[in-house]
Amino acid sequence: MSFRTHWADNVQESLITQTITIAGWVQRRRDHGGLVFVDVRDRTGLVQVVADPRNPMFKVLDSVRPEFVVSITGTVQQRPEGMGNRDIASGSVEIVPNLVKVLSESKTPPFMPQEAESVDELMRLKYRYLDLRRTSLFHNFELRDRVLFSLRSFFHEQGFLDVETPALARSTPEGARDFLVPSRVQPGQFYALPQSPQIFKQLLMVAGFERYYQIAKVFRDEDLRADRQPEFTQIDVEMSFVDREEILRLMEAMMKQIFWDALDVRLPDFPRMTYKDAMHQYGSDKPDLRAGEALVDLSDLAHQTEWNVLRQATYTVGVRCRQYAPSRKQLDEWTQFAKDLGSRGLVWMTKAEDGIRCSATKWLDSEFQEKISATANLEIGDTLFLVSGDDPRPFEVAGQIRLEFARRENRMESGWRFLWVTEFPLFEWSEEEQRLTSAHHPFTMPMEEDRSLIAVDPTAVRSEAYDVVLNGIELASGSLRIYQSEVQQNIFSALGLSDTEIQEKFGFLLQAFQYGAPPHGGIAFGLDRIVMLMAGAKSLREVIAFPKTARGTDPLMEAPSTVADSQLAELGIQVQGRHPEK
RNA sequence: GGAGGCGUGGUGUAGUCGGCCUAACACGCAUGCCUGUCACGCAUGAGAUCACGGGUUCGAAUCCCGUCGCCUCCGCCA
Repeated sequence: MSFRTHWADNVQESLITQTITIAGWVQRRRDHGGLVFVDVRDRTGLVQVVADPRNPMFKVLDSVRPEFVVSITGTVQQRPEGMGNRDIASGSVEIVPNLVKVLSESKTPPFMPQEAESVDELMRLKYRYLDLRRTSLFHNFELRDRVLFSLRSFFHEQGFLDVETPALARSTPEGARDFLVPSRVQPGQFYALPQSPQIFKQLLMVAGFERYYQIAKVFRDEDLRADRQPEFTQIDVEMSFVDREEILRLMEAMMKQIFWDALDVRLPDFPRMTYKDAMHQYGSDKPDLRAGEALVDLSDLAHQTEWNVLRQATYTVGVRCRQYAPSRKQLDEWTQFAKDLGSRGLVWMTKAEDGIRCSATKWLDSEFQEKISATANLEIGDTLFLVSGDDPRPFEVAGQIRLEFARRENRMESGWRFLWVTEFPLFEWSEEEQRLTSAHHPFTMPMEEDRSLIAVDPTAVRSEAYDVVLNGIELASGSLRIYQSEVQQNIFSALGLSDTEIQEKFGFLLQAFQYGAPPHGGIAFGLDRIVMLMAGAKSLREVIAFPKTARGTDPLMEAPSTVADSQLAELGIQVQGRHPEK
């Protein structure tokens, strides 16, 4: 006799009078003395088993406790009139057992899986296997599986090859902090876990693989967030002999495919926006298009006023809050919100039946207020917030106010608002290091028409880099790569790298490029983030089976941990200032 | 590195402006009763060094200092 002939959710009226076997965990026991009900849960759902004292299995069934593992053979019967349960798929029937096997007993669990949602996250991670018994959490992993299946078939059909690249690689400068792995055979030397398979996939293009993809684990030793784990999964893609349009078109097709396959959602074409427009219209390089209309640039008007604060600021940006009449207290909160973000202040303006009210009446006459109102296209009942300053602060602050307003006032639209952001800057100035750094990475192709600026005005140079944004979250980032060595040289010298440094850090790649590098480009998607958004989850922990805490620990395995001195000795490593116990 | 929130039986919380706390409630657990429940019901019971360390006080879950842990955000994450 097998452990199981049917899944819980498949126990339906069509099986009435048949003898079947189900297996799973005891979710709940309801003991009525003369009648006992047991809900058995498997990964599909619940099914009710019922027995009365005349049933030879009554005593066994009555003895089970939550989370016992059972296999139950019995007859499917219709539930009595009015006794159905609409909340479960098998709710119109139940099983009368003729064999109840307790396969495994369970201690009283620290929490019941179905109540785990309200349990402290630390507890949930420590007993992750109990947490994962929740049907709702399991559904996230089913979704993840459907997405992966869809992805692989898409790539396979499009002629992409799944190629694995090393997890033990070389530490490269730039980018995130590396996780290091000491080498035993080469004492004092270290591998680095890859932040991305970037170099390898470019080498595969030089190798003539043409179309590569990989579902790759990558590692970044930076501080964590709800949407950031130290190790996560990328859908890594690289293609040769393609231009930007072709990459964008294919990758957009891929996203549409997985939404269709995994969620039955038909996505419309993704709108495009340049980085500059994104910053000026939404104050962010990842605009959330659900949060209402764009910011309004009132700089030209602001420069005409006598009021120095506005006149001298490079930019004055407005956030339009439609049909919003904030209280005095709320206005103070908004002012504080803007200040916390680094704005020197916040001007507000509301348009009412009897005219405009404004926090800066002292400095802005009513005629000017009318002008602003007209330019911002205010209607009666609207509120406008104005932020002034020098680029890019006012846009960023206004963008944050726009988002926070939509959140606080429940104005966030629903739906999947995808967006391509293009023409990212090639370089950015690092205040910390006091030098120019690559915004994406040093192999990113500058835009043809901006190449002459590389030496004279590097931060004005735009690149062939692009992001996919969904509902204000960055899902993917990619670029065309440089394949001509003279362009690469220009970039390196703009970054202030000496020939020695270049050879030391990127020599192997540059050498490869001397043997015939095809034009190529690619992109990498954050798979976990995609699944998180598709599942409607608030944290990556909901779509990763064994995630880390915000401090990078795993409470289940208790990783990281100390290791034996002999292990360290083998590696030639001495630990400084080790915590005595832990 | 910085800011905020949280830490009280197995779980979730109340108590936190010092004494009414011999720490309350719900769920869970145990025992008993109950033949149509599905968050079953009823009764009885067990179960807490109030995160840890130090201090103030006649008296600390409660006030002060420090430490640890979890969560969120900023920095950081090409």
